[in-house]
Amino acid sequence: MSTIGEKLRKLRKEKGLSLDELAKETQSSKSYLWELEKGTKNPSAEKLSELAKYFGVTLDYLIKENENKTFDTAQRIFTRVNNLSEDDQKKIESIIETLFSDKK
Amino acid sequence: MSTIGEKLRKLRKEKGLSLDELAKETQSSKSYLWELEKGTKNPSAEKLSELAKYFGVTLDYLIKENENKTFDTAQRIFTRVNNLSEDDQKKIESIIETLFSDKK
DNA sequence: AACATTGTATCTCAATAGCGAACATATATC
DNA sequence: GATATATGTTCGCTATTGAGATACAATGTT
Repeated sequence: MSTIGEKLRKLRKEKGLSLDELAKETQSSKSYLWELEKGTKNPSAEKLSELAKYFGVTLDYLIKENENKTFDTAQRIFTRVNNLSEDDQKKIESIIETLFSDKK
Repeated sequence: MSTIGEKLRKLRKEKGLSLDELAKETQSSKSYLWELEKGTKNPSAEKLSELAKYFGVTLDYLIKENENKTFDTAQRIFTRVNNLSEDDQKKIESIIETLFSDKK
């Protein structure tokens, strides 16, 4: 049970960043980031996307208010794969099938 | 090469809905949905999330303005990987990093 | 104790998100 | 083919986003 703000704060703390530092990294302002963490603002998909990208998490993970799923390996892979070309994605898919065809 | 707006329109058409109907389903107004499809507005994460949820797609899929990748591959990979052991997942992750470390 | 860094809080302000309602066009029904 | 009716398009309005400035409280550093 964690909000967007709580997740953002957690992610920021994990990286050991101050609000100022994160602001510079994500083209946001410190005051705005603080308000996001406090939960008093309703971010645009674009702004939230910049943060998600910077932290290496999915937008869907950030936006889900209820489940406090830890960001696991599968999700990191998803984010990573999702940034690759369709061709590269298909390569990965076939590698996975080759390697783990027995586990299904 | 499709924008958020193009994706939204495609999804709506696939469901055979009018702007009015979709507006009711997703707590938006039809004029606003129209503007989203036209690409002249910058939706909040919340509004876009309602649409993604209704259409059964991920927010990340909608927000990526990139190439014409269907996203299906990444989704399939995620589902597949998610069913593997943590150890296997980590193996895949490191394979991906090794293969595609040059790609951003 | 003085200083630097960070977090908390509030205010101003331009830009625009999101809505309602009017207007336009397509499609159906007679 | 005239006229309803559903659907699409445009526009003005208000509330809110998000940046920037500023102030002050904690907290640490020297």
